[in-house]
Amino acid sequence: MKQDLRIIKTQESLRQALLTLLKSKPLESITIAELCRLAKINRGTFYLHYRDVHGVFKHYLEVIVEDLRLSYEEPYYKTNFIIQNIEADMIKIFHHVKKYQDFYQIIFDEKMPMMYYYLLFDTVRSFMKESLDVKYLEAEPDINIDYLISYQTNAILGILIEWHRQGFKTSMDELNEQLIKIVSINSPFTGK
Amino acid sequence: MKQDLRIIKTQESLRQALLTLLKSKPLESITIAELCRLAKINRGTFYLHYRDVHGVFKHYLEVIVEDLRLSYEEPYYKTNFIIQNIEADMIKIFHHVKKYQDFYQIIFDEKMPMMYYYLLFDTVRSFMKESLDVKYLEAEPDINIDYLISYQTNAILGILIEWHRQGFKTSMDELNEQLIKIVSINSPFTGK
DNA sequence: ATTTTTATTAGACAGATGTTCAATAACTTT
DNA sequence: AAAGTTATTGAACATCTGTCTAATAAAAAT
Repeated sequence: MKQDLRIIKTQESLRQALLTLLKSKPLESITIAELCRLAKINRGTFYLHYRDVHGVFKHYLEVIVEDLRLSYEEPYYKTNFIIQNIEADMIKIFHHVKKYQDFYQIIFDEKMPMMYYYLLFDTVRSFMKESLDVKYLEAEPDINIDYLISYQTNAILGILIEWHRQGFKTSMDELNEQLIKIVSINSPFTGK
Repeated sequence: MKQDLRIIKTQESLRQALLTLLKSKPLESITIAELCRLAKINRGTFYLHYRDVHGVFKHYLEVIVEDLRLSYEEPYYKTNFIIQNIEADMIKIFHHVKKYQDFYQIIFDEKMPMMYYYLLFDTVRSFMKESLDVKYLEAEPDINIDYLISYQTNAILGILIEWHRQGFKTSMDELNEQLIKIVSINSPFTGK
């Protein structure tokens, strides 16, 4: 059986209406009623598809995060110097956030629910898991991989938080330079 | 002039009512109307003090975070091995989160706004700044301290996120052990 | 103790929320 | 093209939101 065209039409109308409204007002001030009026969708119909306005917005982030995942799966020349590999990986994340800057501006806002942050977190975390699994399992047998990966993942997101707080004004080249320096200080805690 | 007693009474009633309601239902489902009915406060009065239910809840986190700040300012014996110093610092954070586990369970929830996370982030970040400022400024002159500190701060919060996701079931001793191992792998990226 | 200041109140308002219902329109299947 | 299925609609409901009045009560200042 086919996917009902009415469902597709309804959801697309709502998404389009949200995009339009986002150009003139912040997400938090957009009501379900307003969205439905603009999309010419009955308000009762809205609840058959989404629970709240965030439900509609989340769809965009899923598309955006899927784009990040695809870019990450692009092969690149792996060197023997692992630090250069992670540079290539992280550059992709920075490039991605810059590309969708308008969305990440919203996502990192104080009023946004943690769910968006966690969606990004889980995506980056899966990259981290892929690239780090092997090395450490042998080096440190008693280490809990989950804590290690969450630690490393969130460290990278810490740079994105800082980037957001500075209004994304730091250039990507500068950002990469900083990342290389930060990770090359070995552990931030061993004190050199 | 004195602080008006009526204001104190109103705000305390609302906070007490919130605590009571939190025992039986999640924060997101608590309405302003319900809170005011229980606190025996006119709904119009509510808006003279807070914008929404989060405004009332935020007061608790501020008290809790203040407790963290105080515990951090307790002096401890500083060794020459910096890794042992950070162990002592981080142990305090873990202990603090465990102490207020019920609140942090809420704060890390998907539906909670980022503001609570940022409040914790800024607090831990100020600790990081104090303990790291000196060492790195000389070692790496071109490094942007803001990015470095946000990176390190969020790495620690990554452990808390993982702890939360596992329902805080990991013991504090185990958590500390893991932290020591993670930071002793030098940089996660240098590949050993 | 009296005056002055100000926080709280009740009531009302338009609009939003979340849910339910039977009727209808739009789509899929045969 | 007709029959069967299901998404959408409009209407109604109680409740919540945010804001605003004028009246009142409670506090601070004199």
